[in-house]
Amino acid sequence: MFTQIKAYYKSLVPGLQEEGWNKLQERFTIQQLKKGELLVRNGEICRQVSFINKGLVRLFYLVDGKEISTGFVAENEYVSEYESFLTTQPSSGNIDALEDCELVNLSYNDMQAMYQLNPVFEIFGRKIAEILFIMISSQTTRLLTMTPEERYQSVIQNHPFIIQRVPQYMIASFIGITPEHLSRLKKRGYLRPFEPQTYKTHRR
Amino acid sequence: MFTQIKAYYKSLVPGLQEEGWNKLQERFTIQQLKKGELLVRNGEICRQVSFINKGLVRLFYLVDGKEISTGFVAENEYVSEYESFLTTQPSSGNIDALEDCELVNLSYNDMQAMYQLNPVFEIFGRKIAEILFIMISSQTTRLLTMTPEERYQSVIQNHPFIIQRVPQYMIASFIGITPEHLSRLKKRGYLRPFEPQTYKTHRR
DNA sequence: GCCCCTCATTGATAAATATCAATAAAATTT
DNA sequence: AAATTTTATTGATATTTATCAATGAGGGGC
Repeated sequence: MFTQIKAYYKSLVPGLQEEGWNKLQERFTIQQLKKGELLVRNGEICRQVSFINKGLVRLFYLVDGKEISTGFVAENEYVSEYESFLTTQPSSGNIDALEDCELVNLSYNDMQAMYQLNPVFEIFGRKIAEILFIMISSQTTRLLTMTPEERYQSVIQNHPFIIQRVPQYMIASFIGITPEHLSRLKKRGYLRPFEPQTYKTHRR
Repeated sequence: MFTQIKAYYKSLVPGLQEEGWNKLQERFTIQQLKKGELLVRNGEICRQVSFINKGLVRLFYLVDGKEISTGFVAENEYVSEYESFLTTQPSSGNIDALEDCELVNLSYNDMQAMYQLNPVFEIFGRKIAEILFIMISSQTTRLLTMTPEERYQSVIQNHPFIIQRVPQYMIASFIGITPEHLSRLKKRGYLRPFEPQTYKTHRR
């Protein structure tokens, strides 16, 4: 149940001791989220970070009644409406499940308690913030420095799982264009279509 | 010389002890940066974070020979090509000085050493990463959910110093449009021009 | 004062992108 | 398999934004 998240923590801090891990583990709670359900609703404070054991979620905003997707997170990553979580202010965005999910939640209060208990957990908080920073920062850079075509290519190269598992109209808003326009860009042929990798068994 | 940065650290971690502060302070180095000079050059690894005592810097990318500004940082904030700093990989962006600057630098190695010395410094690393995350994250949200007009208004409201101290053509690329277009948007009048605040002396 | 130099504006035009409406295709449910 | 829902494509058109070229305005140094 916690094997994936344990591996994740160990990869962040190889020196994590069993005792510390056990203390942490006690505070985890498992949450099942059905496809279509909301994990975070705009206006509410996001009070946990969620490690995704299984499934796929989406971060999005509601603007003029339209959904604008700003991120996708799948297995073995942390997701949160992190700004709301950090500031304990109401979230302006939403998170919903694009697939049935199993989440390992850690609440804000428990996280603070862990910081108090042992400063080694500060390392996790720092590393998670750093990882999230790098992700979001490259997203901003893409939006400012690339054309929509290039941004789509970049999604194909850097996050192929998105192409495979997320509807195209959500990807369109993620790269900052309309679904119709993305459809036409693909048709133009400047964008080679995504080809699922076929791995041949390696024999000798 | 370190009064501003000390206040900054204290605001992040009120419980910082004098002894810890002194250890940290020993590792700071002061750097003067003249207007126009580069703090970080694309292709080089960014090896420090810089607290700005005085002045104003800009983060930007070179794309097709054109500069695209992605951020502006002024006094009493930290600046770094943070992705490069964290990953010790060559930076794809640049940082230059828009005004003469005085910086308080802390190198990557010294920062790691401080983490080792006392885990309390992990808190700074975490908080700085969190602050940077919130900044960049709201920038991404703006780019995806707002029109250029709204983004400009948002800059006026949230970062008025940018309007006052940064050339308009740099702001244009920051909000994702051309200088000509920004000029026209302002002319259209949908955007009230920025009015510097006039504070009347308060008498009784 | 005048001269640079940088920056901002304006005009004409082209290109990119959005919108709206319809249809087609794909996936899911019954 | 049929029906229903969701998602993707296509066409016609409008809007937004970029590009290129020229002009204008302002500030700092001499």
